Amino acid sequence: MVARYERIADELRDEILAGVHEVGSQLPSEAELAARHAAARGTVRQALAVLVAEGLIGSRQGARSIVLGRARSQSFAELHSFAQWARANGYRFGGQVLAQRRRRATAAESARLGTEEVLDVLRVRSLEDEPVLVERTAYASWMTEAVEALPPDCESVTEALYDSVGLVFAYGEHLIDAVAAGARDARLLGVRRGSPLLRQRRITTTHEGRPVECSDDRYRAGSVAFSVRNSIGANPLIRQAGDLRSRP
Amino acid sequence: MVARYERIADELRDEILAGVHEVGSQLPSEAELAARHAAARGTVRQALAVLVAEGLIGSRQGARSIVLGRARSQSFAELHSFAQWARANGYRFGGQVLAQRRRRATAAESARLGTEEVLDVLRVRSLEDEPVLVERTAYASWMTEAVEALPPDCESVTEALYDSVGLVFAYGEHLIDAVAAGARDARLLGVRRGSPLLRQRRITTTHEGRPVECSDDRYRAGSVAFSVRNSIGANPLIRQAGDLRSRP
DNA sequence: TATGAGAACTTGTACGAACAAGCCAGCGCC
DNA sequence: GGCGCTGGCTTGTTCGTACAAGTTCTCATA
Repeated sequence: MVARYERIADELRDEILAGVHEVGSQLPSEAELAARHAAARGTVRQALAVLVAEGLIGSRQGARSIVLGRARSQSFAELHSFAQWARANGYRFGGQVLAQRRRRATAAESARLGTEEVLDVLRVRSLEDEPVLVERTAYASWMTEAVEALPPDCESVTEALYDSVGLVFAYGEHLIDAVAAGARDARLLGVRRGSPLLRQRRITTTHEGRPVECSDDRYRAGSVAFSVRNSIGANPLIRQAGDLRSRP
Repeated sequence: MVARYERIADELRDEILAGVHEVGSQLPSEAELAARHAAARGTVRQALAVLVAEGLIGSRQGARSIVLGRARSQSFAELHSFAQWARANGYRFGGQVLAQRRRRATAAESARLGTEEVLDVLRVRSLEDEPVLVERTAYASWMTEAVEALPPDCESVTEALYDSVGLVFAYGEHLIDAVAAGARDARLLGVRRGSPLLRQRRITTTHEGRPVECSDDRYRAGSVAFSVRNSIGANPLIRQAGDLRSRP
C-alpha cells in the first residue's frame, strides 16, 4: 500500500513533468489540493515537501508554491548503483572485475569500516560499450564471502548482494572532486595519462549505520556529471576545502 | 522567534556533535523527546526530519533513529557563495574581476535566463592566497546595472547585491563534472594546460523562480571538493550522462 | 495617479488523537 | 540449544483544529 501523500506527490510530479503547471507558475493552494484529493492539509503538505526535496518546486510563507524546473530526480538507488542508474535511463552498460584480493586495511579504511581486513576489488564499468568508470572498492571483512561469490562480470553488485544476502545499502556519504588519470586509469579508460577524471569517493552503510564499503570511483571526463538542486533552507550538497593548507 | 522544532533540532544536533549520542547509537524515542521538551510528537518529528535531511541521523519504521555521522552541514549560502563559504570556514580569500562586458546571449543562455542580452563577467577567486577558481558568469540583463556598480575586487558578490538591490539568491541548480584546463584557465590558475579542473555549472533564481545568472566555475584540482550525504528516500544528488551518444 | 493602510488569502507552526506497520526481545516449544 | 511466534515498543501515516506570519490585492485617500 502506497502512502497517500506519495500518491499525491506522484500526481503533482507527473503534472509538472507533463507541463500542466508551467515552470515559474504557481501551484494551486494547499487548501484547494486538499479538497481536490479529499485529504487533510497536512497530508498535502507532506506531498509538497517531497517535491521541494526533489527541487521541483519552491515554497515560502504566504506565497503559493512555484514550479522551479522539470528535471526528474532519480532515486537513491540510482545514485548509488551504476547499473540501476544506467538501466533506468536506458543505456547499454556492462562491468568487469579486473582484480580482487584480501588485504590488510589501511589506517583510513580501518577507521571508516571498522575492520582490520578488507576485500579489495578493481572494476571497470562501461556505458554504451565504452569504458567510462574505474571503481576501486574496499569491502568490510564481513562482506568478503558474499562479494567473492559474485561473478566477475556481475551487472549490478547492489542487486546481487540484496538477492544473495539481503543486504541493503541505506546511507551514503560522497565526496566529489577532480583528479588526473594515472597510468593505470588511463589505460583502463582509454584516455591519455593526466587526463581529467571526475572522482567520487564514497562510503556506504546499512540501515543500522554499519559501514559496508568505501570506494574510489573515477569517471572519464564528459561521460557523467552530477546534478544537484538546492534552495535556502534545504541544501544537500556542501563544499569542502582540499589540502591547501598542507601544501608548501 | 525561532520555531520550536528548530530549537529541538539545534539541541539534538549539538548533542550529536558533542558526542552525547555516539555514532551508531540510538536516539531516545520520539515519545521521550516529546516529553523532555514538553512538545507534541509531531513537533519532535519535524526536528528529526531536519537532522535526517542533514544526513546526521537515519530512521526507519519500528526502530529508533540512529546517529550516522558527526559532520556538520553548511547552509545554502555557503554552497552558493564562495565568500560566505570561505569566511565560515576561516579561510583567507579574495577575488578580482578580469573582464566584464555586455553581449548578446547565446541560445542556451537566452533559454535559461529569458533575456536577449547578458552581462558577461570573468572573475578569479583565491583561497589562502592561491588562485583556485575561475568564474565565468552571465547575468540576466535586468541585473546589469547592479553588477556593473560593484567594485572589481568585490569580496562577496552575493552579499553586495543583497545590500544594494535586496536581491536574494533563493534556488540553484548545479551540474558538476571534470574538464581539462584550457590555455586561459591554466594561466589564470597557475597550472599546466590540460590539468584536471572540477567544473560546477550553475543557474540561480530568485524566490519567484526568476533566473538571475548562469555560471561556469572551474576549481583547480585538489583545492575544493563537494560533499553529499544521502539515504534511501532522500537523495539530493543525481547522476547525469554526458555526451556519450553524440560522440563518434 | 501614486501611495499607504488594511483585508483576504496562503503558507508555517503546533497541538492532540488514532491507527497501521515494522522491529525486537523474551517466551515457549521441539 | 535452537527455533518460531507473540506481544510490547517505536516509528510512519492521517485526520482535524487553531493560530502565527508573510504575501498580495483592493480600495480609500492624498
